[in-house]
Amino acid sequence: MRELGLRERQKASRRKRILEVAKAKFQADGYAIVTMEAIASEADVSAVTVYNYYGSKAGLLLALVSESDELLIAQLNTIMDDKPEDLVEVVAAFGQILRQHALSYLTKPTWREVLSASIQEGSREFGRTYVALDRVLIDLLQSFIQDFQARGLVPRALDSAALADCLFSLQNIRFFQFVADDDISDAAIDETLRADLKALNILFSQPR
Amino acid sequence: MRELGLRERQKASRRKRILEVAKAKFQADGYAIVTMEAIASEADVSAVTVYNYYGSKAGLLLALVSESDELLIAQLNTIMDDKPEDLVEVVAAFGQILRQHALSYLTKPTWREVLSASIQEGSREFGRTYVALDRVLIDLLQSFIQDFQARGLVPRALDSAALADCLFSLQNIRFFQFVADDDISDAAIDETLRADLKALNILFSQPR
DNA sequence: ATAAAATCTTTTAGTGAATAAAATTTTTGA
DNA sequence: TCAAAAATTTTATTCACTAAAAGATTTTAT
Repeated sequence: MRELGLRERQKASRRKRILEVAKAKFQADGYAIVTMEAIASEADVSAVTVYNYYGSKAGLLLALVSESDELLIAQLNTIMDDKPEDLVEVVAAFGQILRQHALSYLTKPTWREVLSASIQEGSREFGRTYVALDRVLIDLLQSFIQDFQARGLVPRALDSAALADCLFSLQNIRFFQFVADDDISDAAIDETLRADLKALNILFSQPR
Repeated sequence: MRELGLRERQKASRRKRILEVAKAKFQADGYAIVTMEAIASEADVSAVTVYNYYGSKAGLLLALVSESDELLIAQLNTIMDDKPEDLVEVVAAFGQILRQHALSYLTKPTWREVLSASIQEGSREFGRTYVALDRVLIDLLQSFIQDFQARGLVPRALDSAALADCLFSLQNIRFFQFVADDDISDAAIDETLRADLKALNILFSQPR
């Protein structure tokens, strides 16, 4: 059944229209300034309808963030293009692309709203959507690690899933810190992440 | 000048009274249920005064969290009592004590409010207070690492500050995940954290 | 001791997110 | 075309939070 009924088409178009209006208004006036009422009226629906579609103001943000995902994945994939030999470089590049991509889409204050909501919502809709986003990134990082394993640059005995999860998490908390502080630079976080990996390297490379 | 003026004493007593009321009511009825108005009236002040003292509803929570800090530090210090020889065990124990202590004080949904606010507030008062709390814990972990270095169990070349920051951060994001999901158990997070460290160990213990 | 200044608190008024329930409209399918 | 189903809007409310004006109390200078 490729034919969608009128009702379904209307829903899809409303959903799209609301998101487009939200995106335009957020970018034009800033997240905090824009009211749900303003979005609703410009999208020609009632405010309650916006809530029915996206759950909350932060839900609109998350939908916008999800939108930009394919582009991000494409960018991340370029990391492996020139066959890097150091996994540390891969993690650092991963973080850097994530941060740049993030800021090209939303400001730090707005990202704080997203992250804040993702925690507050916990395992509900929003939280799960956000977790799913992370999942994709972790899987990608795992594929990079497996590539390193195939090239014999990293032990095969290693649990690539666990490592991907761990390295992504480490990168992620540095991203949190990056977003939490308006004054902290991309370069500072890059250094911190490298310092993390260096410290771990020295810790674990001692003779057993 | 040990003598405080009347005004200062009044402020201190109001501040204390408000926090006591908030604590009692949060524990009795749950954070979400309790309104700022209810706290204010039971503490015999106006709602605006509560805002003047603690900034926000989450600010009250943070104050409660800070309160319990000395106890937490004391508990964490017991980790080094029996001279552990494996730093992984120290990090694992660190995480476990943190999680248990956290849940003995607030429920997961309430912790989500705290973490959510700590991100949203960024570098403002609340955010900085929360960062300061973390700072104390990181310093403590660093002292543990230095103890390991002194005992020759960990390379002296290692930057203990960087390692403490990194290990705490890793533990912290697992704490975030623990709190974000009502269904996830303490044991599951403990395993994840150990898997993290194991994966890193294998990654970095390869011959150079 | 007292009046003026400084400092808090309360009152008042309002914004905006979020939710619930009732009323209304629109689509669907017979 | 008409009744049922589904979605939207209207209406009403709660609550966190903020700003400004008004009021009260402590402090300070005389």
